[in-house]
Amino acid sequence: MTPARSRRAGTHTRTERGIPEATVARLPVYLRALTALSDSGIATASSEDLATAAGVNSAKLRKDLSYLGSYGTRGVGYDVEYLRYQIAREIGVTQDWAVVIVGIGNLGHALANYSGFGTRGFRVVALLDADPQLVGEQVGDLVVRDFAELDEIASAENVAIGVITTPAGPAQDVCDRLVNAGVTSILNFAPVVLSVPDGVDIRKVDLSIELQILAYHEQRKSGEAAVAGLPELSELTDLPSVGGGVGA
Amino acid sequence: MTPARSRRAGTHTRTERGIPEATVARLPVYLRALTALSDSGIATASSEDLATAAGVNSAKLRKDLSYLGSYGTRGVGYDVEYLRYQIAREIGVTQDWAVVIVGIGNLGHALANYSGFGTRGFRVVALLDADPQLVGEQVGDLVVRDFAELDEIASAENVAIGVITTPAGPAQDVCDRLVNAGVTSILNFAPVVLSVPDGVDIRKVDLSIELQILAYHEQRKSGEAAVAGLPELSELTDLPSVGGGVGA
DNA sequence: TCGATTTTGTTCTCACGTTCACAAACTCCT
DNA sequence: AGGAGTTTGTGAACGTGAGAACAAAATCGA
Repeated sequence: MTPARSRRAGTHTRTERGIPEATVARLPVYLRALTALSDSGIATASSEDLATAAGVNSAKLRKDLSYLGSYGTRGVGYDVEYLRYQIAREIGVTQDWAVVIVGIGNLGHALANYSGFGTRGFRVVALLDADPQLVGEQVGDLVVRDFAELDEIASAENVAIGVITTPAGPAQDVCDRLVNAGVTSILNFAPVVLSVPDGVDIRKVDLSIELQILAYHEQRKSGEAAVAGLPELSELTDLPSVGGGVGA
Repeated sequence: MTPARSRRAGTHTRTERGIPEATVARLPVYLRALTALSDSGIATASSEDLATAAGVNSAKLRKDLSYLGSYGTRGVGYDVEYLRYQIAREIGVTQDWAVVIVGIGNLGHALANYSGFGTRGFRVVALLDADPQLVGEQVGDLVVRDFAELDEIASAENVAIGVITTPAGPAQDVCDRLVNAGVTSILNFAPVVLSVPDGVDIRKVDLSIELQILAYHEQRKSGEAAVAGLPELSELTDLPSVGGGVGA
């Protein structure tokens, strides 16, 4: 009896195709944990084992997995290989996704050399930059190509995912052109808020924001002593002189 | 953190010094938006303007700001400079935070050269690596130093924040040593779940996970046609043969 | 076969986060 | 001065997520 098929017999609105976003964000973590267990030669794991490996609590893990189906065995646990495949399939990494990276500066170089891509369902098909000085440079086993070639590359390789590693300035323009070329998922490393049409997913990775969040908590750990004695507002303490107009 | 705190006060508990985590994560975005407005010479902005610039809706922005205090003027809006300072102070970026980067590979190089550090309250005081071949290399205006020097650097420079850009393997060990050296906030780029003692904050940036989240949504956009016809489970369709033991 | 044991899948409850909607507070114009 | 127009700050409703707890389902031993 393959448990993978019949999902229709739910008791209460199984929400056939609706996995909570918070759960989706954790599935890759579970996938990684399962891969690690598999590499260690472990064939079966309980929700407790998995949860520990993934850094969550077991109740949450079980609930997350229950959205995918009933892949465990009560009294036993989860078969590592089987569950790994199911999660990989649900996420979509059993197929290969073509990825382009735009902006081959320091970060673009680093990502281009990142080995984690190929091994997990993603294939970098092009490195693009608008700077003629960079075009032609060999990075890893790819050559940097001109950003103007985006359209042909995108349609030839069926590129769905684009990574933006340009500075903030050109990011929105790059984004627009990616969308125009048919890219419908964007991972943005540039420190700007990009706007995209409906149907395009965007995720943001921002070093500066992460550090500031840490700083906030760090400041509170440093005790309120320092915080209490920081009144050096200079001219800013004055009430705002309302005057200037507001741009759109 | 401290699990037993008196949370059972009033109906809604003002929580004098407790800004919701979701709000904290957005404050840096507002800060950036305000800086952009300021650079454009705009002196006053409404919640609507700010919300647009930050990519959120205005009600959320107003509620977020209300946790900091009452810094706006009804009928007018917010004074850009004034609010910018208040948010910067609340986050803690009016002071300088010393940062060490551990693991000077591709990504470490990229971060070391990232200009966004200095401009926003963070100062990279050391680049560390355990590889003797890297030690001594000049990166930006710093020289890579031996990871063994961590303790003296940390105490000399009062380092509170560490960035881990090593491979997955050594990451936990590096993390332990950072904590041991007095670092209480860690930004982890290595693809592993790090465990830290109470009182240490950790945030994770994971390219692979972000891509997988995008892939999940991409797969669903591609229509269920492709999904319906993917039954190539090979040997995995067999019921799991329960047998192997489970490691801790 | 039957009971003891293990572990999943799910229900229930509470906390957190988002959005709506509106009174309060301010400016501007007559 | 007073009314019209703006925009903030916040109370209330709603939705999502987390965790505790437990019934259901499986294995194992006698």
